[in-house]
Amino acid sequence: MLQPFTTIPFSNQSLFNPQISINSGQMFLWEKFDNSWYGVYGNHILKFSTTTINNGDSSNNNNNNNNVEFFSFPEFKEWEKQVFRLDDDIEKIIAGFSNDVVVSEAIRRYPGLRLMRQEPHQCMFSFVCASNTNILMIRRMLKNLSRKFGVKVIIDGKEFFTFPTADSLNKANINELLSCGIGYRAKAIKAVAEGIASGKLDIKELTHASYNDAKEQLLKIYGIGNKIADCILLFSLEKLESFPIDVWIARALSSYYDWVFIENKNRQKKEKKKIDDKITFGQYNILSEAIRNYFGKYSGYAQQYLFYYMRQNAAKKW
DNA sequence: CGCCAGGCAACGG
DNA sequence: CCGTTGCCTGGC
Repeated sequence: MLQPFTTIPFSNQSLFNPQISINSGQMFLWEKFDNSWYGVYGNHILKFSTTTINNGDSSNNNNNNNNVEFFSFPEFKEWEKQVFRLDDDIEKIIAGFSNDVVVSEAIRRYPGLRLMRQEPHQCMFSFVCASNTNILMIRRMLKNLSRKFGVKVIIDGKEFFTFPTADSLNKANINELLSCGIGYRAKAIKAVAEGIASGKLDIKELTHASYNDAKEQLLKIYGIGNKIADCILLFSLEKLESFPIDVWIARALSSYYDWVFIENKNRQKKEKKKIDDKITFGQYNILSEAIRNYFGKYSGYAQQYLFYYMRQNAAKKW
């Protein structure tokens, strides 16, 4: 049985709201049952539950304190610090965005949203599945892969699967991969698995490397382009300055940060690109550098708030 | 049926 | 450099 390792009061919700953080869209293998969330982190199953503690005064329903308890299997002590990046100085980071009205509004609307750290190999495989599809499909692909190549774990009577190891995916045959509904992404899964096996994708090296150096290595892998590389860098390789630009963020830039299109070179963006125009590799690099210069070393946090803001505004359901 | 969804690689100007 | 095209898959 899972034992709680940590219980924290939910009163500092404005700086840390686990549920809204999970809901940010990057956490593909998290599910909610009743008041508990369960998530796959490599070979660990993580869980947190919100509980209401009644102070005894039953006449006053408002006189309750909410707590959140964290569990894990196998034991992963204080995983919440690792996964929710609780060691980041969130107040300082937020303060750094105080001059930006859009991000400030997102922070005001969605207090407690945290950038989440993902298990690096899982993160790589997850995002190479993310090309030209939607979140529901990504979830399905990853669940299928886990069901086929992971290890079954029963927790609270519910069935979970650990995330496949790089080795198991490296050894998988192509038809097994295709049976998971990943389509042409199978080739990219293979390329990442081989990269890990060969040492070309070494987590320690990539984590230690600079943003530019690590990105250069990632871009060599078939199936990893600008956007996917930036996601991997931000969510699992400690590159907080990474600012992944997907179609949602591109819309945000087009709507609120128009100047990034102009700032550069002799880019006569008079007729600013239509909102849904795809961004070329070169344009991505230019936009990326301009916006990272603007938001600074915690650009990834700004991206996270912007992404959530755009998706909420669009009332996307995932 | 066609179109779309959190990109990418391959190829021709 | 840029723009275009095809791509697995499932939902609408």
